[in-house]
This record gives sequence, structure tokens and C-alpha cells, in this order.
Amino acid sequence: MKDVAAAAGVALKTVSRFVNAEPGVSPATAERVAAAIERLGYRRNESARMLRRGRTATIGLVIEDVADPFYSEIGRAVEDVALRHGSLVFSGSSGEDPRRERELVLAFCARRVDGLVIVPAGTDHDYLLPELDAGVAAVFADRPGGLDADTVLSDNAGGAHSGVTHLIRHGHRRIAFLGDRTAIFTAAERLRGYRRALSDAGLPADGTLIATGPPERAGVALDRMLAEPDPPTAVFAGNGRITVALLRSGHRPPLVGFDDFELADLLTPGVSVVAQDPAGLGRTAAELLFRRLSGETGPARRIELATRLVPRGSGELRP
Amino acid sequence: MKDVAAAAGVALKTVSRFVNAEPGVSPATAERVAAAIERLGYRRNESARMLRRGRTATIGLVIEDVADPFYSEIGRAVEDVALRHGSLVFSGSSGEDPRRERELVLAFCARRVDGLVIVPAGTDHDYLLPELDAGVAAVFADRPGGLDADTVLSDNAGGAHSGVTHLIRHGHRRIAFLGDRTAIFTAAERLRGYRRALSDAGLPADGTLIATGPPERAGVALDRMLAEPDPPTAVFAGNGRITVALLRSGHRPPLVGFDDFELADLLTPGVSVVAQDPAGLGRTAAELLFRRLSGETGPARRIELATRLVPRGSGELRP
DNA sequence: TTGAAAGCGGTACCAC
DNA sequence: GTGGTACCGCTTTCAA
Repeated sequence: MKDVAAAAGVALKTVSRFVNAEPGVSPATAERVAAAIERLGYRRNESARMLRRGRTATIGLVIEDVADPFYSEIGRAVEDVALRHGSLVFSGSSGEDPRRERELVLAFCARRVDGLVIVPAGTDHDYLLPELDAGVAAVFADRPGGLDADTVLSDNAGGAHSGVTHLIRHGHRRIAFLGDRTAIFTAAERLRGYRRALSDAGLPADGTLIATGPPERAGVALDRMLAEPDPPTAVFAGNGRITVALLRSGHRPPLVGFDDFELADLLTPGVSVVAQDPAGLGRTAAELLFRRLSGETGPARRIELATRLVPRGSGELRP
Repeated sequence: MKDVAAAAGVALKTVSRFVNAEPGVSPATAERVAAAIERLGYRRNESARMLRRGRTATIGLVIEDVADPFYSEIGRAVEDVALRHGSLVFSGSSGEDPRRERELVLAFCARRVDGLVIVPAGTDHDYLLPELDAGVAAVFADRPGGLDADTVLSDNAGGAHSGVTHLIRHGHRRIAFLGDRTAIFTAAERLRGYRRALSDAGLPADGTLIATGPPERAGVALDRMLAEPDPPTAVFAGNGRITVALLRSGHRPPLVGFDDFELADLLTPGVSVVAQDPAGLGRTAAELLFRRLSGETGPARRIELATRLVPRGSGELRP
């Protein structure tokens, strides 16, 4: 900018005025400045600008894995909203590791992002407190964080409830629940929905029909249940990875799975699912964030997005 | 930092020394500074630091769509390499729109990223020239850009050749090629590989067996071919979207598709594919980039990554 | 309408 | 070991 000013024979400030379209530059001067800018190929240094102005027009996004379709769709939605607000987004994968989440977030904060959208890997977010004090806004998506901040979730319990109820309506009375580790918020919520659906239907709760743990163990868990006397006649799978793990281990039981996935409709039979709205999750989180950034105050909000039951065949099989 | 210096009763520069672990700070002083930092919750402002140092430890990534599994895997690999080099990554989706690609890239450059990994949407990259002059490094991934820069590609022609040859070995002599618009580099390359495979096998080239265009039209194109006299007995699909489009339109011909996809093994029959290595694409591109950033000079490199034929059933069906 | 000078939060270079 | 000071590239404040 200094060079441009020199080339145009004006003061630094005049160039700044022109570049920022501020009033107070005569057409003639403007012309000269424009020419100089063109000739020198000048482009404003945003970082310097941000340093001075205090806002970086940048937000940070931490998701579990940018290559996972569910989370990357969240990311895509966040990106779209950010772009519409003139912001760029730093993105990073936590890999479900709280330490890495923390490192990423702090690295983003050191770069002075205006705000953060976080899919929390851990439950302790005290490390964020100083940053929030310093003025960065934060929104949790998909799962609540360990902090009273804006949060956007799916209706996990409600979705599981509707999926299990769907199986009950199709004549099943012994329905297995194969879910992820209950330490994961969404997994616990879905189990809660499963239990509520059974009790709402007046069916007994049977602990032997419930298995929680890592997805790769789902197939074996189901094998075991099926070998028992009075085995389950249908399965509710707690997330997409578990659904796929079951299918891959050769099982084709009457089934409703939480989470939609590509090609679920092309399998035989089509896989009935409780679909979340990942794009909605991301969009809503980002919108909440930008609302805060534009000055909105008030208590933290917690928004729950509806899920949608998609019947495709597997969930309509009778016992 | 000024505040920390005041609180610790030392000069600004001493704090800077401590924070950067530079030599020349006595243990006693270090102690005091550390205490002040802790007490004030100080964290260095990276943007200010970068402004002064000239390097931002940030790279920009432009892919077609961060929510597309193929590209997001590239993104994940880039992110991993960047993190290992202490860099953060700005990411953005071009949506296959050259204008948006340009805007993103220029926005990244305005933020003074050190380098760029670009999956080019367009073929004209003259807009990058001034930036390259200004010192940013750029690497193209998946497709070549309109510029003599480092480039990492898959062996598209070779992969298609092996896939088509696989069908020929299984007795097919009339093989349809359903590909994307040939304006897309990868699509054209794959068509080239198809043609070469036929001629290597001494089979005639028949233009009526070739259809190129948007994936959603693939099903209809195949319908038409099958209605002709002497129809094809097998299909080579030019990319993953076309493969899925064909399956979704009800076709189950002997088939090899370019691009692997989740659940290809669970369909009936399993879908044989020519698999690319998206993670390798991203990793290699990022490594090339950081090599340039650490001072490597020399002519632009062009690396081609091998593909891998994965037989799963559909490609082994006989006429 | 235009410009000079201070300062954003750091680092680099050179004295003490 | 420690401090002073210029300066990165831009915006802001105030004066001309």
C-alpha cells in the first residue's frame, strides 16, 4: 500500500480510503490510485487489516473427521453460511480425541478466529473459558459441550423412539438395540429413546437385548443374541457405522438404523433408517454463531432438529 | 504481551524471548514471566506474529465439494500433512465453478496463505500468476491446472485401460463406455484409456458404444444402447457418480466402474471398480507443497498415482 | 478532499 | 542476560 501511494503520488491514507471505498477521494485521485494498484498488482493484506480492526472474518470448525460423510456435510453447510457472511473457515479433524480438539481450537484462537463451531470430542471445555472471555463466540453442534454455549442437536431420543416404534408397529416385540459406547452423548440419547419406545408400547425391557460398544463388535453381539433362547426378531442400530457393520457381517434382519447413508436404497432389501439432517445441523450452528458475532446477547440456546423416518423395506419386514 | 511485560516488570522483548523459547532469559526472570502469562491468561497473537515474520503457517485448500467423499478424503490427507508441518488449513468448495474457485483462492491469498492445494475447476489460472510472483506456492491435485506448477494426478488412462481389459478377458467384445463430459480432464483421460484397451485387444472402436455427459443421463444412454441391434454385453462406467446412477436406474450389467465407493461390496453382485487413492493424492500434493515451502526449487513436477483394480463380481460376469 | 502520526501485537536487530 | 527501537501493512484519529 505504501508502494501504491508512492506510485500514485498520494498519501498512504488516500490509498486506504480508495481501497475501502470510503468517501472523500476525488475522482481524479481515485483514477490515479486505481491505475497504480493495477500496475503494481497490489492486493490488500487482510491479515494486517484484521490485526488492526480486531475482527478476522474467519471462523474455526472442528469436526470429528472431515472425510466422514456425516461430518463433512456439517462442514459444507458451515462453509456456505460463513461465505455468505464474508468469512473464511479453518477446518480440522479431532478424530474423536479431546486433546486434539483442544489443540485445534487453541490454534484457531491463536489465529484470532471470530468464532468456533465445534463438534465436541470431549466433555470438558474449561480450556475455552479464557477464549470466550476474550470475545470469541462458540457453538456446539451434534453434541453438547461441557459449557453453557449455544448448541444444536438432533432429536436423538425422539428419532430412536420413532424408529423402534416403527418396528413395534410391524409386529416385533423383541427388538435388539445395538449402539455405540454410551459415553457418547448421542449413543446414550438413542438408547433412552429405545427404552421409552418399548415402555410406551407396554413391552418389557430386556437387558440381554441391549449391546453397546464399538461398531466393529456389533456383528458378534448380534450373533450372540440370536443364539439365545427367545432371540430378537428385529434390530435397531444406533448409528450408521453399526448398521453397515451388521450388514457387512452378513446379517439381514428386520432392521431400522439411525443415520441415513448413501446407497441404503440400493441394498436388498432397502435399509430403513432414521435420517438426521447434517446440513441443517451445520447451517443452524453457523447461523447461531453469526448471530452472536453480530452482537446478539441473551442466554445460550439449545436447538433440537427433527429426524425423519425413511422406510425402505428392512424396517417393514414382519417377524 | 505488553501487559505481561508490565506485570512481570520486564521489557517487552524479554517476554518475546521467553514465549519463543529463545536463549538469553535467566531462570528467575523466566519464572516471573511465566507467572505473569499464567495470571493474565495470555496467549500469543499468531496473526500479529505472522505479519511480522512473513509466513502465516497457513495453507489454502480448494476442492470441488468438501462434502463429497472423494474430495473430502483428499482434504483429510492435506490436513494431516499440514498439521504435521505446523500449518492450519483454510478449506473451501468450488462447486466445479471456476469463478468460485478464483474467489476462494484470491481470498486465501489476501489472507496471505503460504501455499495452496487446488483441485482445479477451470483451466485458466492466469489469475494465480501475480500470487505466485508474490511467493505463494501452488500445487494442483486430481487434475492439471492451466499453469506450469506441481501436479498430482491419478493414472486415469491406465486405470481405465486395466478396467476395460479386465472385461475383455472375461469374454466381452462389445463394451459400452459411459463417461462424464469430456471437457473434464479425468473423463477425457479415461476415455482415452478405454480406446487404447480396445485397440490393444484388437477390438474395433464403435462410436455408438460411447456416451459422455452428465451422470444423471447415463441410465437413459445405456437404455438406448441396449435397444440397438448388437448391444454391448458389458459396461465401463467413467466415474463413481455414473456407476451409482446406472445402478439406481435399475441396470445390473457386467460392469467395472472407475472410482471405489462405500458399500460397493455389499451390493448384489459386488461392484468391481478401478479404485483411486484419494488420500495419496492429497498427501502427495501437500508434501510437494511443503517441499516447495521449505525452499525446494526446480521445474514443476508431475506425479501420477497408480490405480488398483478391485474385482467384486460385477466385472467378472461373462456375456 | 487530503495527509501525518499513532498504534494493532508482535519480531528483528543492535546496543547496553 | 536484558532493553530499546524500528517496523510488518493496515486502520484510526485528528488536523490541515
